[in-house]
Amino acid sequence: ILTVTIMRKAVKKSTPSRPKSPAKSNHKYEYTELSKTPLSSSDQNNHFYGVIVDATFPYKVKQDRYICVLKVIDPTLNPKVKADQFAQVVIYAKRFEDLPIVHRIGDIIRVHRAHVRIWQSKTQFNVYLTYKSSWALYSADKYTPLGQASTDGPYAFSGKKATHEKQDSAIQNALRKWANAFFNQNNVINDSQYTQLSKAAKATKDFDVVAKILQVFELDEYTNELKIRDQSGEVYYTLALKLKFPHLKAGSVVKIRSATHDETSVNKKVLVLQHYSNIMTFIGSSKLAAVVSQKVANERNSEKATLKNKVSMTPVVLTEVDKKHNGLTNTNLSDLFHGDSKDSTFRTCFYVTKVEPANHLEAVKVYDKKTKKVSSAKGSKGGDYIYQLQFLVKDVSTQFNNNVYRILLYTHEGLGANFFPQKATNLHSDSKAASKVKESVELLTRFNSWVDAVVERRNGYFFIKDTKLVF
DNA sequence: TTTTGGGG
Repeated sequence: ILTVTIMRKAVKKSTPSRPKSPAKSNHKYEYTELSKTPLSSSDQNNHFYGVIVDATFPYKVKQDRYICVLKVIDPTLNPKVKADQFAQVVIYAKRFEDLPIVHRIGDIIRVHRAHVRIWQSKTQFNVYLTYKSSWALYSADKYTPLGQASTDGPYAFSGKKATHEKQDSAIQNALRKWANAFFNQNNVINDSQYTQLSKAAKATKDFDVVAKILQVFELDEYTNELKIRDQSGEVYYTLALKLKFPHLKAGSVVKIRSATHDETSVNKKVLVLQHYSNIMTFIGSSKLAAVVSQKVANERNSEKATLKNKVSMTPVVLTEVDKKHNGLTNTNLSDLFHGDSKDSTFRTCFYVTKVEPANHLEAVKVYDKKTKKVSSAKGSKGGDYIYQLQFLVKDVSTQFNNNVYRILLYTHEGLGANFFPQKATNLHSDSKAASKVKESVELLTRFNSWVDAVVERRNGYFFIKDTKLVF
């Protein structure tokens, strides 16, 4: 490592003193448009900017060799100029962490000192990070894929630092503008480039998918299970490691690069991903993402089928949170109860081990707004009916400790008033309503039943809000 | 003064 650092320093130090030709521009880097890259094999010093339309996850090909393969376009080389046009970028590195992780389609990559050639009748850039090449990723959106406000600089880059000349700002602004207009006016990813989920089971090799994430379920400490659906209407599930794909949220539209149908899964349809598979969101201006997002609604047939069985063999999320909380990431119970966050609103997912009070007829109480007193509805003659229940809950972050965690459904101030399908009423006198509440409580405490909820912290307690049961 | 993979 020390040797590499010294060598890098030596290279950088020598650069400014290199004599410049007065005939050339005073930029250090001359960026070439993708369609104008000189293709003489001797040209091994190409600098370019491109808008990313596809990327593998960085992956290992052999001992000491990792690669990442991208497809890029620009105003001179794109599917609108000519069908199926892009340049391929193959980046080679000795270490996984030297390669770019592309979470989003539409973002911008800058590459210095790439080798270029034609491969399968397309321009191919070879980027050797072990030699002199470098890359930098720039956001084409207001926020980076991980939700931070975008700045002038790159949000990721190879090496110790990324250069920034005056011209970089101008090039990036122009390309950002072009990318947003292009994604807004074109699908960019054509129908022929991905497979409808309804045809996934019949595919003979790996395929790509464009779909909406309906649900992100935390399977364990490391793994999320995504529930996805596309315009064909088919629902699939797939495992996505949290560490690889920290940017995924319910409601997002994604492109999955390289998936296969799982022949071994019988309870539900599952996609299998490989180490090189990637799950990418789209920049906000994307027309394709907007259309898919709007056209694909939630669907719960597989959950309904699971709940009809005596025992749920797979986890079923029983609830839906208001879509205004789509951007709210999950906080596990351990962080919720033991963490030091100063926030007041959280999203959390848990299973219910017990509901208190145990007598479901006492789930609804009478609330006196003036005195703020709560009393049993038994024998009462009207008044304000409210739910007042405590859920004893657990999740994967807390299942091995002995603590009991309580999440409250107290609707006296309106929070959680729509949680149960049954409106709060006197359960002692309304047997129909009582049996509906009993049914809901049984569903909540059933094995493999989960609650995805938004909770608000008040005086150290967590109250459910903006969440409703959908079964 | 580097690479041999790329839909893996």
